[in-house]
Amino acid sequence: MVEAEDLQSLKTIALFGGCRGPIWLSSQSLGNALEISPQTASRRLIALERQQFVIRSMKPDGQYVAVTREGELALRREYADYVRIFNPEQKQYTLTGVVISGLGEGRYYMSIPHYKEQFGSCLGFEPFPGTLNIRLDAASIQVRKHLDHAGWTEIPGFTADDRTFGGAQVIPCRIRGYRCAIVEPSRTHYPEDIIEVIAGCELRNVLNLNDNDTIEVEITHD
Amino acid sequence: MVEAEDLQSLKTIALFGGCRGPIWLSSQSLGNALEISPQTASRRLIALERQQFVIRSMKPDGQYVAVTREGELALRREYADYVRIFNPEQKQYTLTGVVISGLGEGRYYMSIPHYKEQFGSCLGFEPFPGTLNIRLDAASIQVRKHLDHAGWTEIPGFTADDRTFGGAQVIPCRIRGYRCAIVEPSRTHYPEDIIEVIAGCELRNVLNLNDNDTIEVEITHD
DNA sequence: ATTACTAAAAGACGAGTAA
DNA sequence: TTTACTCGTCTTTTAGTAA
Repeated sequence: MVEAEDLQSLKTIALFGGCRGPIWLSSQSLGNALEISPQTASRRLIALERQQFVIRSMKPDGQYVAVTREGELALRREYADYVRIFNPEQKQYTLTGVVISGLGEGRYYMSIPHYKEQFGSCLGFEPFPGTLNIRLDAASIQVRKHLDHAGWTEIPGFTADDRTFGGAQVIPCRIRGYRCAIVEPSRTHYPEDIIEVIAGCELRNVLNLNDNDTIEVEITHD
Repeated sequence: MVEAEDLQSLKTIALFGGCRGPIWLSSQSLGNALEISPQTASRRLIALERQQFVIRSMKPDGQYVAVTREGELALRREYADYVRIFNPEQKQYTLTGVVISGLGEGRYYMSIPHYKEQFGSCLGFEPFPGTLNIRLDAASIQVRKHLDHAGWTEIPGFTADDRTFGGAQVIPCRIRGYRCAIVEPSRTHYPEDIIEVIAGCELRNVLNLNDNDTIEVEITHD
């Protein structure tokens, strides 16, 4: 849980454009925006940096501050809450893209028993050992951002055989009526135009899909 | 400015459904959700009530809490901030509705010099003394809620001739390319399916509009 | 102008308690 | 069980200061 004050500060930095790149921000300017003293603003910035929500580069005449990926995630979680408050309507998002070949990574991960169990228990089907990779079109990349992290289930990482396996997040979806789910690693950066879909069967076979076929992925968000 | 903790508490209550009606909420349950002690949760609730963000009715076995209009506005302001962060104004909203006859109130207000000046200075055109009233269709009522209060400009109220004139808020828009603006009173409750549009000319004449004509209002949010 | 420390003042926290 | 008070403790704030 992120502290309320930290979130407030982070949001203000984001409003100043901190998500798009480093911005000049003095303790005083932040203090003015938040109606707090520059001393407190300074401390808030230090706290945010300690939690890795922002990175700072100090200059003699001030500092440049940028919101990190971590910080943006925290803000998106908050945003998702507000979306849930004000848009209780079952919004159905549709992502469109073309089937592409993956690097076989998905197959590897889905063959690990621990992941298989975890995904199975939270999705209600035993995942086929392999993923369908889809390259989203430009509009769908935007839509996907709106998915935020509402409805995503977190699968924690684990250690086995002297190797650490990172966490992942998953959200249920449907392709041509088939129940499946979008999976992505939690921590590492992932290209925003690619999604990986798992299902209880081999979608390529069942739906007769080939590379470059256009398909729609429906997220009912329920 | 709403305190960060108060906003956090208010948001949690809203997530529990507090915007849709009174919900049962003990200090303990709120405390659990916020990871604070029941004592502090109790104090938070008292603070929210004092600021009129919630109303409470005490029962022997707990209390029923509902978010007030005031509280919902505070949350919508916050929501609007997040929208601004993550949807950098590419979004163009379109409201659809039919032209209706107003009660002549708009004409009255737009004839008052003070309003005329205020609107003129923040919109960039001298408003024609009269408003075009539009009844929104069901979908547009929802879209309109999404406008929240981002991009609205506040026109403060004033007193003249022993009469107080309330504040208003205004957001620029376009109808068939013509620059205009949606106006509504700030404080008083206003029907959610009606909007009043002002422009630099008489839209009814210029666009040859009659009652029950369907028109589109575009908000570019810029 | 900055940042960020120290130290005193202010305020928030939660245990205990009464109703 | 509740709510909400008091009270001791601890945290946070801001003024003052140094760099």
